[in-house]
Amino acid sequence: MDNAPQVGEKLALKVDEFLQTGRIKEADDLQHNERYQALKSLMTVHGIGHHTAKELYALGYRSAEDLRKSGKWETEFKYHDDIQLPIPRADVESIAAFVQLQIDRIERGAHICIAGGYRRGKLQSNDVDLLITYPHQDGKERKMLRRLCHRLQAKGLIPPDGILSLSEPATLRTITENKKASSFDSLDKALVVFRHPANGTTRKRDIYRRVDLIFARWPSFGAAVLGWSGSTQFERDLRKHAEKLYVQALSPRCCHGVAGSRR
DNA sequence: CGGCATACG
DNA sequence: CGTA
DNA sequence: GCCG
Repeated sequence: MDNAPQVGEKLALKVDEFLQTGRIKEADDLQHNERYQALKSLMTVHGIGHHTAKELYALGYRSAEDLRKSGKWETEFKYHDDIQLPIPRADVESIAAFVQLQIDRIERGAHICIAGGYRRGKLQSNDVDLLITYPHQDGKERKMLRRLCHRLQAKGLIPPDGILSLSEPATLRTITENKKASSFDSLDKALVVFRHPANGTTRKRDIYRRVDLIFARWPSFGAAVLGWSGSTQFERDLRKHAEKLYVQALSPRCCHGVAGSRR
């Protein structure tokens, strides 16, 4: 029997191994690898990716704790421990409700979709991805991101240093400012630290959570939800597939009758 | 043997 | 380069 | 590592 697409000889052997033993030794070995564990720990710090992690490892750092002890990266550790805590689904929903309430106080009628790992069914999430739109009211989402962030800060739901990044309102930018005129991200997004208030019973204290706030125009909302729900690999596959269809559509035999074409 | 997803700060 |  |  032929291998499935993308599965060559080497991967087929791994599949066999898994079916035989229920494990994959190379993967297990990696999990126990000292350097791998160190890099993984270092990368839990916001702002440290694989590149910086490797540099820090070369300098002798073996964990996020090593970095904390060094005294540098002080701001990054302010919320670090809280942010590592997995978020139960009920808490994700609670956070979404808090945000919904505050949006309503600015401009009613918004619809929120909880995307990310939550939407993929994960029982616990690393962060909360909230896709927000105004159904059938294209344009009403404009300028909402900054207003929401400012309001959440004023209410103490985002600490003063809790806005990690805030994209320019995509809807207000012109395509000439972008390298690629035809494809630019139409989403306004803010990556924030959210202070999730304790409810007195299940949570004893306020916990800081990573929340992504993304506003989309209504016409793009479906695509936005899809884009923020997929795993990294799914997004790659989706885009690779789209590119393939696009190139194929441009081929001479296929592109007759397309608007703008001449024959 | 080149390319591997893409956009933004 | 890091983040999503 | 896999594809074209």
